[in-house]
Amino acid sequence: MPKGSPKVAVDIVIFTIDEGKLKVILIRMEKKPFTGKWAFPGGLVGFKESLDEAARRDLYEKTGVKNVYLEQLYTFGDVRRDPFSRVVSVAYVALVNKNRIKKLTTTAKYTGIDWFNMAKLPRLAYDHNKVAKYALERLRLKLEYTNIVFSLLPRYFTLAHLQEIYEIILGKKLDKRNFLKKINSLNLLKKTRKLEKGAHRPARLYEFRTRKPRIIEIL
Amino acid sequence: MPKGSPKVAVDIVIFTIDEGKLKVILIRMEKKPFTGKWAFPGGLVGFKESLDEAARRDLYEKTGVKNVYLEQLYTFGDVRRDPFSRVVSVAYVALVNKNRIKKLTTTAKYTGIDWFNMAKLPRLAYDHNKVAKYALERLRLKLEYTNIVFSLLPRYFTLAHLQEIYEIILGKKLDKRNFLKKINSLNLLKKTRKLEKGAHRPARLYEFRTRKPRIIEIL
DNA sequence: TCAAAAGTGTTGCAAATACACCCATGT
DNA sequence: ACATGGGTGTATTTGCAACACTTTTGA
Repeated sequence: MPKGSPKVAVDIVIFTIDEGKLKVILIRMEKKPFTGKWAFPGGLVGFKESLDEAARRDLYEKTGVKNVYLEQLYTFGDVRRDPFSRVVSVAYVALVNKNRIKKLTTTAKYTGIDWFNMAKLPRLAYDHNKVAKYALERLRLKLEYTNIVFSLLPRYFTLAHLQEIYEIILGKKLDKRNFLKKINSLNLLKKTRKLEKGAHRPARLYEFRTRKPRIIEIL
Repeated sequence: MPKGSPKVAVDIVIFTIDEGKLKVILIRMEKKPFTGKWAFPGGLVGFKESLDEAARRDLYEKTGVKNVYLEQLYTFGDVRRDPFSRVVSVAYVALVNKNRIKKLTTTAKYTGIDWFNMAKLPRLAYDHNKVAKYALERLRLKLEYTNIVFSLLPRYFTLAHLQEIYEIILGKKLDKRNFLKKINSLNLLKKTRKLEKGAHRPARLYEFRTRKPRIIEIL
């Protein structure tokens, strides 16, 4: 029977694309029994803030960015997930463009904060490896039927760049022509007149028609 | 900044099919300002029970059934969703076969409990109309790519009955032949030798190969 | 002129849809 | 015999996957 109430926290899986990898932010824990272990950033939810607000606040504190794509993932509530106190954690997924983040900062309770390659995560504190798994699954699914990928891109980008992000996240190669066909059929992009100069033939730059999250109509 | 912690509750949207309608259980609230208003059943999460356990416990208290399909839906955490105290609510969806439920019981705090037609819900307490919307969306989606419909059916059933449930939930008519083709291709059902006697040509009874939830392979 | 990435269409296959008649039974 | 729901197959369309060569530029 209920007695006392669990605490409520948020944890955020902050994805970005960097150096051709899908990366996430982790913080290093100080307190036992997770000393030295890494975990997703997060913290307790304040009495006067909604879950979304708590997540945005924490995201801002750690990365200094606002106006980020943020979505609730799942709520983890096993009794022993935190060995010290009963904490129910509402996990969020955020997508940010790496360029927008100047510096990662953390609070005194933690001894480090850094980007990690999602494909090679260490063993994390709490149940955060499970959180990671859910988050990646969700990201992959949503990539297919929403336009959220815009959050990971600068304003102007080439088709190759866009495709590369899909390939990194989905973990497989895509066919250039089929990819273009799909993207075109969704009507998300606007051709610009700009070109990206490089060592070789210049690539046309595109931008999103709109940079608000939306579900892509399936018909 | 955080001060104090929100309480944690679960709310359960308990779906069933009855009289050709999709129905849910609602309870009538006594305390102000929701006196007389209906809401989904639920309650605070105990210190020593997981979220899933809390949901199952409440489901059992209200309906007397165990071993029910139950799935976490979404966590609602707006500051003012409960005007009296700060409560974060983890919503669940449950699917039950109406026949398994003998009697609905509620605690002293509430003045009623009953089944309501999902298509004609009254204005509910809290943010429960939003919960209802999410739940229906989820149910419709999951129906398409899982076998969870078994939870709503008795052990033996006819194809017409199965199709009817899909039609009720999806809110549209399906083609009998195409429906059969789809169901067959998923290989979920076993023909039995039983027949359902009725006023006319007897219908063959089917059963599920397995009554455990599973994702239907898309390929 | 060569190297490197950009850009561009067609074909085949599989899955989804549309569609209508005969069958078995109880009355 | 007839009324009622049960049971069954084909043709078309549509979306997805496979596949290779030409173009443009900088060095």
